[in-house]
Amino acid sequence: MRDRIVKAIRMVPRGHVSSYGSIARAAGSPGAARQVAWTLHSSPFGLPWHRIVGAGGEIKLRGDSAFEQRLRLEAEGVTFRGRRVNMRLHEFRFPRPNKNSPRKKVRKTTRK
DNA sequence: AGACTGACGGACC
DNA sequence: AGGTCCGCCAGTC
Repeated sequence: MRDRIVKAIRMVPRGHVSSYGSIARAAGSPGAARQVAWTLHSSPFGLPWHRIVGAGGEIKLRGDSAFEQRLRLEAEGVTFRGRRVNMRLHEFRFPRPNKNSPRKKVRKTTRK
């Protein structure tokens, strides 16, 4: 599965970013956002790890790494809005394996 | 096997 | 904007 995640990540074009959740779905495992992060962290495969941010473009990294990621992204032309990325301009949408692309999740949990 | 943990996400408060 | 909770998945202890 790491393979699919990696593949998904590699399709994020330069200057764009994506979220863990999106990657997870693109990899075929919706809900495995954590796994994506984990995999990313354990695969220094020369992956564009800096292009992966949290939901809403938030950088969920810790201190130092977060800073580096931000620099890298800015170097690719990604702009920031405070501590998060301008998703409106840089979010990369993966082609849905299915039907149209209504919206991401179909709001479910009517509350836990 | 069970519990904890992590670069998460989304809903609530 | 910030904090809490529950749900997810895989790796470690």
